[in-house]
Amino acid sequence: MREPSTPEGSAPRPLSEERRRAEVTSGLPKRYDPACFEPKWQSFWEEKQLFRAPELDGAGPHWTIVFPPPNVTGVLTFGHSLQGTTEDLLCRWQRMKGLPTLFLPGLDHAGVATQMAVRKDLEKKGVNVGTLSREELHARIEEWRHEKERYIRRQLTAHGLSMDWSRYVYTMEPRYSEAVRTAFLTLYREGLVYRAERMINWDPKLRTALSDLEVIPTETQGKLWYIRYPDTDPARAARGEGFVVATTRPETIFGDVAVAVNPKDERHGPWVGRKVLLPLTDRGVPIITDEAIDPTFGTGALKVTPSHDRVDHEIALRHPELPSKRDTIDDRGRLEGEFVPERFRGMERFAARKAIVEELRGQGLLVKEELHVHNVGHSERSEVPIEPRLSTQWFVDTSKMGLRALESVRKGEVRIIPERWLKTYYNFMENLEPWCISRQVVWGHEIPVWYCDLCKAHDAFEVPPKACPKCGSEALHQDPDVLDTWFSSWLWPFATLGWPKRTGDLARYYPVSVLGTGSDIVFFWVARMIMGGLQFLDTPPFPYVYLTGILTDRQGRKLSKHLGNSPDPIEIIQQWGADAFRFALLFPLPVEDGGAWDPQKMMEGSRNFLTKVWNLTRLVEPATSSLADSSPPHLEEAPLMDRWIASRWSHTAQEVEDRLSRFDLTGAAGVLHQFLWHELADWWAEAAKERLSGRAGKGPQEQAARTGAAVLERTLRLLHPFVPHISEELWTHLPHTGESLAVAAWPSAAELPSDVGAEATVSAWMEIARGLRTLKADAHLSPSARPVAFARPRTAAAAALLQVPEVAAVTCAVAGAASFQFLAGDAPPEGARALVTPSAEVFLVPPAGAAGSSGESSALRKERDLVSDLLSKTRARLADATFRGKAPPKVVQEVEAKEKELSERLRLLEEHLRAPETEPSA
RNA sequence: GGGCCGGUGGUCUAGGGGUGAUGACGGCGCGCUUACAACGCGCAGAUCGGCGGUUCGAAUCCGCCCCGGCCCA
Repeated sequence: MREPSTPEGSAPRPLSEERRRAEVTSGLPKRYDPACFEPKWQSFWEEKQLFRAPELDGAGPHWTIVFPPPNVTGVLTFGHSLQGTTEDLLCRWQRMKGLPTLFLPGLDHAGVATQMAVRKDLEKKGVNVGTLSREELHARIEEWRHEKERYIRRQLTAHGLSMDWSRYVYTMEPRYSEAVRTAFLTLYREGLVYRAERMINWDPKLRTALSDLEVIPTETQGKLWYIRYPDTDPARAARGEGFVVATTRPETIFGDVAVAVNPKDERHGPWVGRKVLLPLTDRGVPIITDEAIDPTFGTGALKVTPSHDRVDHEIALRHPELPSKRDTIDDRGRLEGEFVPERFRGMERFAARKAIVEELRGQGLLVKEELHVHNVGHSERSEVPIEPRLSTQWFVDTSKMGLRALESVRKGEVRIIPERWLKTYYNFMENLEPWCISRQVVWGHEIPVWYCDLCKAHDAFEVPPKACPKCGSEALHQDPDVLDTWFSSWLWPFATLGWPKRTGDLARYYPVSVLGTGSDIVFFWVARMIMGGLQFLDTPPFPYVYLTGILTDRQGRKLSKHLGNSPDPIEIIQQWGADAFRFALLFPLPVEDGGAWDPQKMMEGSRNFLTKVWNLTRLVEPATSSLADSSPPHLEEAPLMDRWIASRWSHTAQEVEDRLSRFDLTGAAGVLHQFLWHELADWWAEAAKERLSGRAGKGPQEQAARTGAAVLERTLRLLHPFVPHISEELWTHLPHTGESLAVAAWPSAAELPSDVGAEATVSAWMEIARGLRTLKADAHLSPSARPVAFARPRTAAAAALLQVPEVAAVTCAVAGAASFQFLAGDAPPEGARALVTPSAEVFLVPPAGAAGSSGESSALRKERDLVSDLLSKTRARLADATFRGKAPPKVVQEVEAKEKELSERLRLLEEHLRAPETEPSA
């Protein structure tokens, strides 16, 4: 295991000269230690520029993935690791298949979030942020950016991601800003970007507008206050008459313009049309009706506050007689304005809430107060409760673009994987709201709009105008706001390739081949990119969206920097190696709680697998040193096991290819894991060991070496996209051609022959070998005991084994027996324990006097009970006339064959149970 | 309020009409057998959330219910 080294995360450590020499002379080190070669290969790939996408002109075959740009706010999390790994896998796979491949890295300036982070950082350092000018703040953010950028790049490299750093893009660099400006201007000229006063989400702490997506509904324990709005008639009011309204936000009361009830609500019928007094004021408000009112909530009456609630605003718009605006809360969240009584002005909203409730209580207007849990929108950035507010902002009209993006997915031009996200996508796109894109912060792309101070006209410009085109005045000022970060992100698939310029890269590498990202940003990013690609290039930006899961911690919370529950990937990589980390991400291993990430458990599993790969290579490698390449031997004449493993490899290669094509990355990893460990290592290697060692002679050794090299070298090629470093390292120790596995050819299943006969024969043999192992354990023999073994074939495949010369030796090796022989019709030897498998009867004679070798064969008895049970079930089925009548003939035949096999097997089992060999032998 | 997803051995998971339910981890037993104890071999452990239906046949399809989780209001 690697020592966790420098806390900051070490840069790739060069291999010591001593170690390098040692490796060359003595083959592979005994221990799998990723620290010894991962950094070496990362530098090698970088030096040779193997991941630099070729510069090609014109459209043509290509494979492009743009990495979802991490935010410059901090360092990468496991979520980025997962994305990077899946995308790198796809890129390495396609690169090996020979496509011009571009894996493009980048960085997002992340507007509001970054400004927040830098502010916090500066405050911690004692800088008075308030005194900094816009330019000074920009400079500070740039410093921050450079620092984070360097670390993020190191993190990505440490994963072994095959990115083309020569094409790195940062969203605030000039050419990207130009793309943002162009997008804004284009939409502005088409009237798709407009300025309007709307109800928006206001963050009173950051004092900026936010889009709907940046508002996080949070379940909050609040209260519901029942407030009596007194009758306008003072006499009645004095008697306590009035109309009771329930509200969660009493502090907005001064902004009320009406009280609304549902028109169908009979309880309130008599009140409709009358006026009540607004508490704590001398103003009256009418009681109106509106369909939107839920009669079951509170008293069934809602106070209408058009400036501070979305629903209320809409109600007010439906009732033209009411004012649709009455601001009583300012941009800092304080009560202000002519409608607020003097004594409350300047109060912060929650303090005001308290004060108002107290005063209502004092005046006897507070009828009751109950606890109430509800969802309150909180700012994703500052986490304070959002204040809905009427404000003039810039919006994107998404109605037409949204429809087009919806159609594109409906038509299958863009496929979403896994498909279940389709419905979520549809649901969202069918209910699109205008997208608020202006932010009242300083960090971000400036809005290219200028206002004339003289004639008040405004317009958008490509370059800053000298004078107002309308009145000629030179007194102009630019819009002080900046654009929502996502307004630059949605251009990512093409702005990174040079758009709006018509670059060679844009022609060649657009559209992106597959967009991989976490399912949490389907709406933020994916939906908008589809809109953007269609709007600006008339082409969907990608044919596939591959959504990865979201990693969670033990409490089921999303891993994030923010919660501090996401370890730095570099720490994991230092401890376990990049390959083990990558494999763990792709091959979900058991964990404690639901979907939770337990590093120890997951990493151990994948590290153990890689150790297996390592040691298997150590077994095969020595015998292969004289081979010039990994071309397969003449397999037609090869030993059974060699033909079998070649055939299994071929199926594995096909399966991996199929699964990768379907984006079943986990499945592909599983298939490789299964093949390498449980076929190649457990069976082939165990059987071929003797030959590989040379003890069986030169010819057999070379044969085994050729097969081993051919299969293992090709398996490493299949493995490379998953675990690039170890595969590259081991590959160089085996016969191979080419300088790097990263650019070696992806193998096709046809490279090794499939052999149905060999597979059937080996399956039968495996049953025999397993049966002998079971018998050996059943007889309480120690693994080092060497009993004598026999088998009597029951099937053609098992009988074919009689013809295989090496089968006896191989069976002995695998089952740990002294000798192995087939019995034709002969009686089983005296004192033998027996078991009946579907393919053969197997017998084991314990060595004389072996400890614990006596005793009943519980295995035989258990097998008998099981088979007898199955047989009666099978017979019951066959006895059922409806089954025979209605089931397809093929199924009936299968069941009949099964009945035959089971009854024969049962007969044999019982025969052996009666036989004397199960008696304690002397 | 609307929408989506899931519930399979102790844990995590595969399988999405054909009857011995996959695998891994953990557990138990035996072993350091010259690739690998970061390992090998064997064993135990699940009426596939509940109820009802369709079918010759249901973990798999349909309906209702219960329990988790996610998203949008």
